[in-house]
Amino acid sequence: MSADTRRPTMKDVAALAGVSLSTVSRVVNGDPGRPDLARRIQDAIDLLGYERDHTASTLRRTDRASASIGLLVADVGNPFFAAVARGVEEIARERGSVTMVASSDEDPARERELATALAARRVDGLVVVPTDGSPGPARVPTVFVDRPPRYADADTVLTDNFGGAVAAVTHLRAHGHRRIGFLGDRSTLHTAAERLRGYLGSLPDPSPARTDLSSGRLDPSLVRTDLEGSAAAFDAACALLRGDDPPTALFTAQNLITTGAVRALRALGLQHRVALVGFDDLPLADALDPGLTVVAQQPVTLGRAAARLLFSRIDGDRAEPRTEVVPTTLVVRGSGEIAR
Amino acid sequence: MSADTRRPTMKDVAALAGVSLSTVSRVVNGDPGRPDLARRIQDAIDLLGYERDHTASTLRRTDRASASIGLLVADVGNPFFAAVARGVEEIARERGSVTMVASSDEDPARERELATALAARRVDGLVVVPTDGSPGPARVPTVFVDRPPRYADADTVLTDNFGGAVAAVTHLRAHGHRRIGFLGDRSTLHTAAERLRGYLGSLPDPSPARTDLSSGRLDPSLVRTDLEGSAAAFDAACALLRGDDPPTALFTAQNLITTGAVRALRALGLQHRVALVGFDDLPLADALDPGLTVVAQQPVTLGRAAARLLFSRIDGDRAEPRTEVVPTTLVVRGSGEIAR
DNA sequence: TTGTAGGCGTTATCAC
DNA sequence: GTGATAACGCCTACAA
Repeated sequence: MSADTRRPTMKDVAALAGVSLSTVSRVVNGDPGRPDLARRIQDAIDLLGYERDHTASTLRRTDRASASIGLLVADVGNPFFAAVARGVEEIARERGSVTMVASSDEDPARERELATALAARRVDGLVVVPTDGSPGPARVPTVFVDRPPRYADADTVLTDNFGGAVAAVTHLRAHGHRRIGFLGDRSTLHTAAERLRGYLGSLPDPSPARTDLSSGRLDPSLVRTDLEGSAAAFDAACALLRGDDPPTALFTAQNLITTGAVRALRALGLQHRVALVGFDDLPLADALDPGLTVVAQQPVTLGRAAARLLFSRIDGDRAEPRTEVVPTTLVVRGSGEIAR
Repeated sequence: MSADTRRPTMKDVAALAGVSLSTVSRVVNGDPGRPDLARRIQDAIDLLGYERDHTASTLRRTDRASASIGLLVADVGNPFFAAVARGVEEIARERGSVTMVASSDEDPARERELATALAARRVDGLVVVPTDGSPGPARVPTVFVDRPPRYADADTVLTDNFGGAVAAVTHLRAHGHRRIGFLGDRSTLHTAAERLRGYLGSLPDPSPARTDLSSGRLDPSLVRTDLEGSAAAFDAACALLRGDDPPTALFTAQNLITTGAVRALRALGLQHRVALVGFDDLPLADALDPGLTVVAQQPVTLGRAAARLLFSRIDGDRAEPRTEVVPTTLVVRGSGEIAR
């Protein structure tokens, strides 16, 4: 009979307080009960350092709520998704829920596997940044964030990618630019596609970039897509700027691509001659010379909205799936205001 | 008798396969058993879409392992901690564990509360970035990361803050600097204190900043601590650089402080005259003019090491608590190589 | 109001 | 090998 440091259970508390198990359960769950008993029970709890086993409680309880949710992002290490995670966690904590975070690394197989692992832990719901080949939602309430799911009509919270791109290009046009280059990442990504759409939609009808639009082709001297990472963006930007009749302004549609373009402009000594507006904000953007004008997203807001929507579903909201759109903000710092 | 979409249980599988509950359990847990039965059970599982309830399994199993760990950081939204989280999650996933992430916001009360919440979910262990007033470890295996715990001899994984600071100052001294300013954050933070110690230790004995060292006071025209945020750092840097006999170089001991100093140097037009080395790397650091020389940390490595240590404890490692130190790297980009 | 008993979904210990 | 049975820690009718 070892005096092992077993965690105390309700049974231990009941024994010490000289009451029955169910009385302890009720008191622990907020039922006042007889004051003297409640007091004895509380004393026993303090003495033993008892803490309720939340998992066992979930198993038996009628609502079966685990007070935990899952968050599936491409990569928590990415500052953008980290900010989304922060927003989700904030709302979850308000609700007394904890958040299990997992990174899919944009791999659909891993995404499915992780969703299953989270479901097996009986999370009450899931917030998901879907990968390209995302499967349908699991058997648990799911809200998609940052990108819409591919094959399902489901709750979704998105950034206004189209509107942000329009704002960026309109801003550049207002400063006299007519030849505006576009650099974007994987065009299969919803975000990238929307930003390109916004760019194209903001150009005047007889624009070179739009010439072949009806034929599905884009002017490669102005538009470059499917750039993966900042090195690729650097090369593409250099090529664009060194070409014949180069653009007088650039719209870079993603984080790392903006970084690559900034480096390219500096490498060519053009940072004060060619205008630049990037999508998504960066630390130090204001310390550059010139300061970097960006269309800022609100990732924390994105996460909060997704979590709120999820909890409303968990609470039983049975309305039609809905999509919320979070606006962007144009942050003017210099690079976007270079006139033609 | 509603045909509700209840989750199928082992009982359902057993009934459909025409075997007993225990046989299903054994097969699900990898016992081969009789091939024909195993096959029938697998078919039933597929047909019903059965998935084992991991929480119930944990409750009953002898080792009581939940295959989940908790991660308690100051703020997941902070890119540094996000990278730590990524490292932790990576190792956890290798082990089939999920990671519950929570942000303490540097509040000891919240830290305690969250640790309790995670323990109540029966995590197998905890990785913690302790706040100032961190309590002792909970009743679950705990590894501290980034900062040591205050009142306990426990497993810890730290960045080589002292060594990194020494490297930074030595680098500046090698470029001829003798009056090197120090800007740091909350001195109650272990990281900040260590970096200051490294700075002071790298100065020659009769250095102005060390003059009053024995008396515990530091030359305020060279050393500024307890700066919270980049705005405060901006002000402090301006004050230092505008003073009599200003420093010819700066060592900024933290992320946001570096940002503030970069802005200050630019505001004063001194970015090409005063050298600067920052602690911790920043995106776009290479796109600045001059490029920003930094002592880079390895947050992902930090997280991985902490998680590995934790799992070795979970696996029963009973050796003395140990401390691991992760080295830094000096990344040379220009700002630190400005000669006096 | 309190105690008793049954069960949530699973695993472990037995007989068989 | 398989199957009945008793737990794991807790909640919740129901009876007292």
